[in-house]
Amino acid sequence: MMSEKILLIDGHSILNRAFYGLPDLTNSEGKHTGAVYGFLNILFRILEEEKPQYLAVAFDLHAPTFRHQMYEAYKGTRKAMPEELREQVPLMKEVLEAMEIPIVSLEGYEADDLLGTLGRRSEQRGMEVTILSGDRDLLQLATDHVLIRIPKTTKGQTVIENYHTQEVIEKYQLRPEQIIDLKALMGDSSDNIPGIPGVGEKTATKILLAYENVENAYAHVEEIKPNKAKESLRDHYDLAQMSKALATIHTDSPVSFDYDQAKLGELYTQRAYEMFQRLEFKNLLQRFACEPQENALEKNFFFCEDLQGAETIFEKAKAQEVVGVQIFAEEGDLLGVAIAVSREEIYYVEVSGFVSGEYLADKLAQVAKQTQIAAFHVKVLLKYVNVETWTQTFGAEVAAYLLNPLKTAYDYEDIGKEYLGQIFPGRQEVVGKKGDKDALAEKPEEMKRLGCFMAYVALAVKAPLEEALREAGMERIFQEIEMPLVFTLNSMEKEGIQVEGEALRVYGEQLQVRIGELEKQICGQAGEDFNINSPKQLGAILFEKMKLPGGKKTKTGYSTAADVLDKLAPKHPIVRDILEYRQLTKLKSTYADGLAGYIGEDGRIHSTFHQTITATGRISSTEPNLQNIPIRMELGRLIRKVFVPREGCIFLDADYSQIELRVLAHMSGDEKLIQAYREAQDIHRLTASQVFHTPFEEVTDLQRRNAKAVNFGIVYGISSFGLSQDLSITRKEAADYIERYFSTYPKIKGFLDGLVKKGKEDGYVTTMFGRRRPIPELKSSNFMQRSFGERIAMNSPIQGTAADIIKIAMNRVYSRLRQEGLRSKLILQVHDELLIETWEEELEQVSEILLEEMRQAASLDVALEVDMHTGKNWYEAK
DNA sequence: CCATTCACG
DNA sequence: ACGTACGTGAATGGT
Repeated sequence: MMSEKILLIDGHSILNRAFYGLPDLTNSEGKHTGAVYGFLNILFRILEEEKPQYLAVAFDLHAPTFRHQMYEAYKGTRKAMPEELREQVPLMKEVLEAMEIPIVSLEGYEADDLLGTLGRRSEQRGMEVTILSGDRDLLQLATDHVLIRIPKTTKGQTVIENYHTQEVIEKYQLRPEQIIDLKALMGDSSDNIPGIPGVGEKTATKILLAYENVENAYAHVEEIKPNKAKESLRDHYDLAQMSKALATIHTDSPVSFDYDQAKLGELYTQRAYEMFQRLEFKNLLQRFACEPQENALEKNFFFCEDLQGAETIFEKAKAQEVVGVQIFAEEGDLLGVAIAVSREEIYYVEVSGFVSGEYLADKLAQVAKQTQIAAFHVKVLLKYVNVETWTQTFGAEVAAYLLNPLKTAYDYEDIGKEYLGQIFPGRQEVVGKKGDKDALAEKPEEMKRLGCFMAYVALAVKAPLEEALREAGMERIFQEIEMPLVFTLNSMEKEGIQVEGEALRVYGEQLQVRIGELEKQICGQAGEDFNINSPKQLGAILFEKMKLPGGKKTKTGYSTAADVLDKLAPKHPIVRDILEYRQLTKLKSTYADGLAGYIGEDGRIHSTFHQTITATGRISSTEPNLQNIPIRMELGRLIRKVFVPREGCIFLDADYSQIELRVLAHMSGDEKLIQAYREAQDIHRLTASQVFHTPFEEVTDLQRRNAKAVNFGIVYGISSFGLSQDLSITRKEAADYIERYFSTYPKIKGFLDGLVKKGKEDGYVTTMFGRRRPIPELKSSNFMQRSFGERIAMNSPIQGTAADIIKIAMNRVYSRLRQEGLRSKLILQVHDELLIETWEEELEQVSEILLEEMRQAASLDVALEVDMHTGKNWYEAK
């Protein structure tokens, strides 16, 4: 008969591993659950692999152990646990209890000792033992019948290392019990076990290979090489002995253990089911027999790999009004397509034989001519499938973003759960972080199934999302702004912008010359070489070694941010050099070197524009970010010269003049500010003249600068503290400016207060076009959080309305360029600026279109003024 | 993986 | 009294 098996788990260690190795989760009550979830996932996985008859989990208690009495500093082992993890410990125990899994703890002993003891006892009873822990200390327990399993997470994949005696020897060249001696010599910082100085893993292993253990090594201490180790062991033998005692796991702890209780029973109890529901462990719920199985839907999944079948499927699709689609693709190649023809018929067509990627793309394009395609990521779909117009698509991700722009991701399973009330398998859980190609190669069946789920949800979620948009009054913003924008952005990404790589390289080299000089100068003045890029090291040099004034400012130490250094500049010439060094290294790493890495084979940079990232409705840009190319400093601004139009083209650049302030004027309805805009060519000067009761011509530069700062402050959600910081004035003076501003433009204050009030009542604020921004911070009992919420309430409608306006302009410009048969292309948007690569012969017509569509994108009580320039590079076009 | 810093609107 | 201006993304260092 096969011997029985027991699984022993190191509770804290596995919980820790799950906490740090996996993204944290919170359920809708805000409870942190990620570590518990990770623990359970590992538990179920091991149970399936090992099929043990017995199971127990060991936990440390808070009480001090014999190790504490032995060694004063032995306390770091339970070092500061983050609150998010700490609160999951009792939760974990509760879950284990609900699953009727025994928890073993014993005052005065660590979990290690209990695992060692139970492991040895079980082995003596003739059992096979598996110990699961994240802690390599446990390796000392390995025998031919005691298996130590250590899970490791790399890139979201959990791989488990297995150690019987033999594997320990292979990995460490040492027998399991020698692991204790290894720790005694080299120490273990994570367990606060001191090692002997100057001996690391390499030396320790060498010593043990020669002398077996610490005691014997000491007996032959004079023979030990290298010299350093010899002396160290001679001088610190007592330390090594103590460390050995600390590292030794007890296998004879007086712990009582009832094997009958540990017998693996029905884990899936009613109580466990209720807990999993409360914790929202959707994937785990499916392990319970009582849970309705998703197979109900899966029986409608059909996998197809032949041409005949594919033809039929696409014909069926064409007969529908709308189908759900999910593609799998990578680097321009379509690998497979899932199509939900209806909720009862979901197909996955894979590339194989006569069914090529091109075929699928072509068929989908034909479908899109008559059938609307609902998909999660429409812009990605457009990279592979030519869809003529936005009316033929429904973007679930974009819809979900409008309904709640605060989420960090819009995964199909989350949207499915939220709008269908059903649980779907998450991609991350099924295949991890792999790309489509790898995932399909490694887990084809799971991926096909996943594709079908995604296509199904894309289709099924359309009606509830549309209903929610209607209720929220965001139907039009979805139909008329966001969905067309998907196509506009796709075109911009596809087009890209030409960048002169060689010029960029030369620019970088010039920077490097000066950076080298500055490095020398800075380290010379500091009197030692150090890493200037390290705020920690820099802080130590400036504020400790050189004793420059400046207190702590950040959580971690001294602040060395530019505004701090600016104030320090007069005190010592090194500060100037550091500031210059910072500026130049930034330009070199982020822009010169950074951008060069993105130049494609076509000589162009194709950034990605994100439509579902910002809380306010703005677009963002990544890989690379083309919305933060330097302009404020001349040296940085020069980078723009490497952005050039293609042969035969010229850049046409237009930006809105103070669009946010104009939006404020309009939305507040303040006649005085509106009037100011109707008259003014210099709004900041006019504001200064009105706020400070000074004739327009006599406004001083200082007054103008202050007025400009107040204008900015208003848009950001004014506070006297913020303004005082910005202008380096007292709070009182700042408060005075603000008050003068509000009495000059009386309706502004009422408008801003109204926004805050509305935000508090409704839980969200809206733009002119109905875009919403929820503000949960307004409900906070924390003053700082709540104040933040109030500023958001004042800023978001303004920033968001400006974002709406330029989006409208972009769509109109894009569609007019196409309609009028022009070859010129919109290629960049930078929040209030549009850049068009214009064919020279089209310049006049395109200029007119750009100007007209930007100005008329919205009709406000103040004009939308646009500045427009041309140039043979981006530098000149501004 | 988080904090810091800095580039833009 | 509390202690920040609003919205982003990339590079770097260090735990």
